[in-house]
Amino acid sequence: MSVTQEDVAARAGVSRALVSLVMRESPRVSASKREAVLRAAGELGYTPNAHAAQLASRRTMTLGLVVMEMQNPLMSRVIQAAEDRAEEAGYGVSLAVGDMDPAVERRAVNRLLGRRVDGLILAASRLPSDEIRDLAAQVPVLVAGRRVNGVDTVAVDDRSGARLAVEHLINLGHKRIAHIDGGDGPGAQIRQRAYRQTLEAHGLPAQVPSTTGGYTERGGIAAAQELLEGADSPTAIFAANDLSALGALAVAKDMGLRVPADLSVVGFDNTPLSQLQYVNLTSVNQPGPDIGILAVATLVGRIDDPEQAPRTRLLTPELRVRRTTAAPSGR
Amino acid sequence: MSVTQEDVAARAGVSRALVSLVMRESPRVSASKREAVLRAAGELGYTPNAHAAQLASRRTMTLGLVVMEMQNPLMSRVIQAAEDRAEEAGYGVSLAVGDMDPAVERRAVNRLLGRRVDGLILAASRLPSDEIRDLAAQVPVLVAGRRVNGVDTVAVDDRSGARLAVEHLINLGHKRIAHIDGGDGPGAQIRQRAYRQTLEAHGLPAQVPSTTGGYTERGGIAAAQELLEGADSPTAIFAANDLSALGALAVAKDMGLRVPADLSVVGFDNTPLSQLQYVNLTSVNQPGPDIGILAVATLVGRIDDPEQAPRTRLLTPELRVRRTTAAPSGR
DNA sequence: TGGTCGTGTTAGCGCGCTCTAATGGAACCC
DNA sequence: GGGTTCCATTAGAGCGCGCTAACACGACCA
Repeated sequence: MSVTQEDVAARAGVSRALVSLVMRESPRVSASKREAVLRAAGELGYTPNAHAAQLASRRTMTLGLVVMEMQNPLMSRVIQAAEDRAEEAGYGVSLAVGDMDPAVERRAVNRLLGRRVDGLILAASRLPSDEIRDLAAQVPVLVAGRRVNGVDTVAVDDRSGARLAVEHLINLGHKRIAHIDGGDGPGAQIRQRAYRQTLEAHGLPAQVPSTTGGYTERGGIAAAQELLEGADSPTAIFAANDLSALGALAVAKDMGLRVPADLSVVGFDNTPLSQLQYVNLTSVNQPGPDIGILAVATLVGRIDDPEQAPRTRLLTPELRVRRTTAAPSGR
Repeated sequence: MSVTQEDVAARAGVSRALVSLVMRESPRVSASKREAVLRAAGELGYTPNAHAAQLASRRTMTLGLVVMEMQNPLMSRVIQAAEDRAEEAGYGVSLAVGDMDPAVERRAVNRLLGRRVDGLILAASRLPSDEIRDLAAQVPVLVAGRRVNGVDTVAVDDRSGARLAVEHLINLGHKRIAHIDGGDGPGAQIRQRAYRQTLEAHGLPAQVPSTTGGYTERGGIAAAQELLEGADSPTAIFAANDLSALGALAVAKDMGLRVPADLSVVGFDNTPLSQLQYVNLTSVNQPGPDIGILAVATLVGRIDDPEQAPRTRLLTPELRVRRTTAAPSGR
């Protein structure tokens, strides 16, 4: 059925070991033999068996990447960048989806361990920190989008991102700035805390609806309704992410509020969504590609030198000002 | 380093073969021994080596899924559904990204072949048909979103989808219905042809701008500008996909046209984008989950019985009417 | 001519597992 | 009690490959 190195060797008239050397691009094979082997391999349609290779070499040259969902456009940019960077380093990437559920994530991780990946990237993991540390004892692990002590980490500085957003609104002259909370989503608590601290530092009141945005459009709508239908409604909203910001935009549109004249809105993540002309949402940029690149680079570094001390790398976000923010009209 | 069945067997006081039986959930193992083995495995932190298993069994119980991009929300729904369905059937899914480029796709396929996947799903593949047929001779292959003779295929009936969209606009009373073309994107030509035929059947004129939408927002903007800035501009636009429809919405918004009062817009794919409250775009639904489910089911069927004749399955799309379409105001 | 070196090639072990065939008992029957 | 059946358990071969150590052979030097 399957063509093996044995078959290729027979056809090329050499030993099996030589075929193995050619496949691994060893420099100490004569040009003539190399060519003969490659021709034979081509004629037979030989495809190296990666499983046999792993078994013999104990390496797979692949990294496992566990993400919570692929729908998330930020995540897909991380994935893309990680794959590109991994390929440069000679690694492949094995993707697994955690589906926001620790049990599913655990299964995904186990599948990857079964495949003996050389390293593991956990992006926005929902697993308990202890479990992640245990895992890191078995295999090189990198956590992205979250901080876990004792394990390599790459994350965005949510605190300074939130501060950027709020200060932008303050500088425009807004006094009543509300926040749509992200619930227990990754980074949501930090974003809310930074929002409160920044307002406090400027002597302004915080306003957070009881309804949580939960990083969803539906949540954003509910929260925005609570905010905008009350008296003394805010002139600006800082949403914990773009999706809930879009919920706020939808509510404003339905209520006949003009954006940005009557209401300013800032999102978080700078997803492709916010970049659509039709949306044009001011948003805090999550440098997705940078996260992916740095994650792979750091993990490969650990694979090469497992003894080094754990590193934490924080990326600084930037604000992308678009057309949903402006100075408040005198209401 | 790595814990093996040998180690587990030693600790549990049984033979290695019995450990193997327990791991494969064989029914003919006594409850007591099973428990002893599982306990020993747990204590040692044993993780089965999938590579060794493949080598010995010659099966991987995984399907390879090659997609062109993950950004595409339709694709991610296909992926999600495929994974779920595969899991039900006892298979895992190995994902690879083709990046719209045949060379990249070819490498992705070869990686999957190296991993000896039991079957291959090519979604929106860019490979030549001949090459796909060659591939199908080596391994069970299913093509999604495109038709290839002699190979199992799952696709959406673009023709009837486009007809649905256009007839919806005609029934609302529109006479000047334009189309934003999808260029060489998958299904774009069929959609445009069906658009023309449907209008013709109703004795109405077709109007397609020279600027192609190319399935992008930018393209949709350019095409819509060409359409709406001219005299005798359309009262309705049928865009080849949601993204270019959003481009049209952006132009309408900038020009101060009210949607749907002044302009109706229909998209294609029913992506999450169109479902946002803020967008609320009437769109033709691509049953992404159904595609994924049917693809896996058909492929598993072929794996189980490789001799069966190739099947082609066409899925019928439906129109999701939202708030971007209405009867034309008497302009 | 004999020895040393370097280069290209090969023999063969073992990676961790599955699976077939064989083994050892317990249970049962006459 | 000897034979038969049946079942849980085990021995052992082999999956395709990487890699170490050994090998052949010509070039080179003394």
